[in-house]
Amino acid sequence: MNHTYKYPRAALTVDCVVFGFDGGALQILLIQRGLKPFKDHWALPGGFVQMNGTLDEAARRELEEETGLKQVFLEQLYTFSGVERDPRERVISVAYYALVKHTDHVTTAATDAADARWFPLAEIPPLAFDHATILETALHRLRGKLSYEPIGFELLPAKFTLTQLQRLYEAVLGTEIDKRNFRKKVLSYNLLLPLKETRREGAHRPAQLFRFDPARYERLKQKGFLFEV
Amino acid sequence: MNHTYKYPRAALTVDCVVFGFDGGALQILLIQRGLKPFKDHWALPGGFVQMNGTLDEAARRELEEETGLKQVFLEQLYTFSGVERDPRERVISVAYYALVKHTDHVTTAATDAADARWFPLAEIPPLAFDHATILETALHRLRGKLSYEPIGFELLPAKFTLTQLQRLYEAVLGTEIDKRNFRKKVLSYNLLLPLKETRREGAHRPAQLFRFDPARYERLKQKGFLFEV
DNA sequence: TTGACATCGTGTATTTTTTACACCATTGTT
DNA sequence: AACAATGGTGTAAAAAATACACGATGTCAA
Repeated sequence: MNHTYKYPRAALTVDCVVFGFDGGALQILLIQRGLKPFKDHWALPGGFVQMNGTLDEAARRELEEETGLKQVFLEQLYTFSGVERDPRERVISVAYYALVKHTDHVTTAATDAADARWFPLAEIPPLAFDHATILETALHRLRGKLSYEPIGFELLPAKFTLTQLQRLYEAVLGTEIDKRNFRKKVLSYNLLLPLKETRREGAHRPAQLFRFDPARYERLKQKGFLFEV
Repeated sequence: MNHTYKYPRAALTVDCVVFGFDGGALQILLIQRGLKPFKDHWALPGGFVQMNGTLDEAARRELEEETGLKQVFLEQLYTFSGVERDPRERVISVAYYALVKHTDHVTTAATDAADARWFPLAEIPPLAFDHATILETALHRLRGKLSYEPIGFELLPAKFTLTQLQRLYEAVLGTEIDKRNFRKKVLSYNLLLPLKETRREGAHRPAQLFRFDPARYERLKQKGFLFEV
């Protein structure tokens, strides 16, 4: 059952840069390719787009098929159209980036994602196609976005400590942040609700747990509020 | 000469949101459609993508064909993939936005752009397809970007006064800005070179002309400099 | 039980940045 | 010569960002 058009058409793919955070370093989820081209190379999860549904839906579908991840933060990044980016034929790729609570993936790894693996940012292997460029673009976007929208919480468990949050910012932005100033600032927005729980871990004082209040953020955003760190 | 594929493929278009500035209001360049669907409606310049070349090249080509504009600031915006966005068939559109020195267009209007017209932002007519959404997205991007990258100069003549620049910021951002604070700030970056010319116009003191120094900006950008207004 | 250890949690003084604000200067016109 | 219209400039007050150190609270081992 073939499909015929008057003019040639490029094939369309979606590719996803999936970010995770293990408490220390920013991580990227990669898939080892089983097929040519770039067989056995690591690559971003993604694949050819079916014609039904939007690209967002296609990206979510691919992500679930290849990594088992569902219900993640997902946002379109950029559309890559270099003529030689796929050796087979003309392929245009709409790239997305996703933010994942690191714990979410381990549990679902049993599904179909046997060949999926997290890589710390500093240890990314050579990637298939132009995926290194896509990753770089995504990283740039994440760094920019983290500074003025509260998306960092997407990378943390629902309950987290301020130190965890600070480590995340430090890992993504690649800077050191002063503890007292950081806490003063993020608490000043009143977007973090202190819980009645603490996180006990190791031989030291337990840390207060917080959760992010997305509803309150939406209300503030309407009024032109900016979350800046 | 038809083209046949194993799986169905969406058609690809590029659409351009072209911004201009007439000294008072932000303007958008629209094309009146000569063909169905949406015949006689106003629409963003754009069209179907040939398979040779990148999307950036396709956008530039369409822009020149439909409006006569060449060598403009052009940047990819977002890829729109709503299932019903084109009534004929499945069409995915990669949108771009362009910043144009308003004077550039008038001169070239004689080419092929008889049915192209500038509309002030406040007087945009109903648009074909989902072009209203695309325009809104572009506007949002322009507002964001103007505040932290010096792209406003793309909308002004090469030589401009500080008042012109301020009017531009006010028009795009929709705010009033204090004259002295604005000048202090933009001059503090040393990115505006005062010329030995003034702009004489009307019965009042002539204004100093400046030009933007893109080379210096590139150097500063390397060092992590941020242009904020 | 007590002391060592490791992280948690907090406040203030200084510097920098942002904001608010008003008048003289220069040109063309009458 | 006076007027009309926009150009160009500085300072004081408020707000935000930065730098910085130590007691608190838990676990664990001796």
